[in-house]
Amino acid sequence: MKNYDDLVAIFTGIDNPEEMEIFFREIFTPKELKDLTLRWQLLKELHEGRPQRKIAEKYHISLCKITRGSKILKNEPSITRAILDKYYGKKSRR
Amino acid sequence: MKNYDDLVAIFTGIDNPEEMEIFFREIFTPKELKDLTLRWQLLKELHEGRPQRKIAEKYHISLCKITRGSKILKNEPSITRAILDKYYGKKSRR
DNA sequence: TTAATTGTTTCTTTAAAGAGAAACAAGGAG
DNA sequence: CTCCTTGTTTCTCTTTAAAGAAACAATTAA
Repeated sequence: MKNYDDLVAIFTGIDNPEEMEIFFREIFTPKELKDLTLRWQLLKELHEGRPQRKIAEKYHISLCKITRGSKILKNEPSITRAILDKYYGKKSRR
Repeated sequence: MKNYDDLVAIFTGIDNPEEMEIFFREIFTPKELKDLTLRWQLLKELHEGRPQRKIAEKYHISLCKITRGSKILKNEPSITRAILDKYYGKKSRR
């Protein structure tokens, strides 16, 4: 789809963090940004090997939401896992 | 916030469209991707000067959703408007 | 200045997302 | 093997978001 491809290209083309940050606040709703940052936090903790139930009670969210995240990391290949490895250190798979 | 800044940095750091596309599908829900592409379409049409009511009936969405979009383009400075100008041609302001 | 068009905001109703609880599955430790 | 921890899925119920309609404001053209 054209719009989707355009968006991907636009995000790819922005190489300045300040610009990206403004674009984030313009193009995403406050709720989406909140969801997205929480999701990233979950992915980080899953990546570190923390049990899903611990994460669920820590953030008061339901387990089913976390299972979704864990599937991302099990994708083969998972770009997200590669990024987590790169930014926060490689972790052993489980 | 650290997670948010990290995310901005990560999106900024990806310079390959294929990688970005995979990351999109991993990190966003299907609904968010659908919402995002529709939002981009609306912004494009607003940018072209199409009346909000025309857009609303075309996509069967409510006007309040569009007004939000129009505010983005009225921001000063608006990164989104700059991007639309760059990608789809500069339009006169209204 | 008046009428028509367009933009913005608010309200109510409908639809969808998420929490909470619980059941079931899978793996590991004793 | 049995128990315990953890992961996954399903269900119901509550909360939240979006549509639809309508009112009001702003702008433009005659």
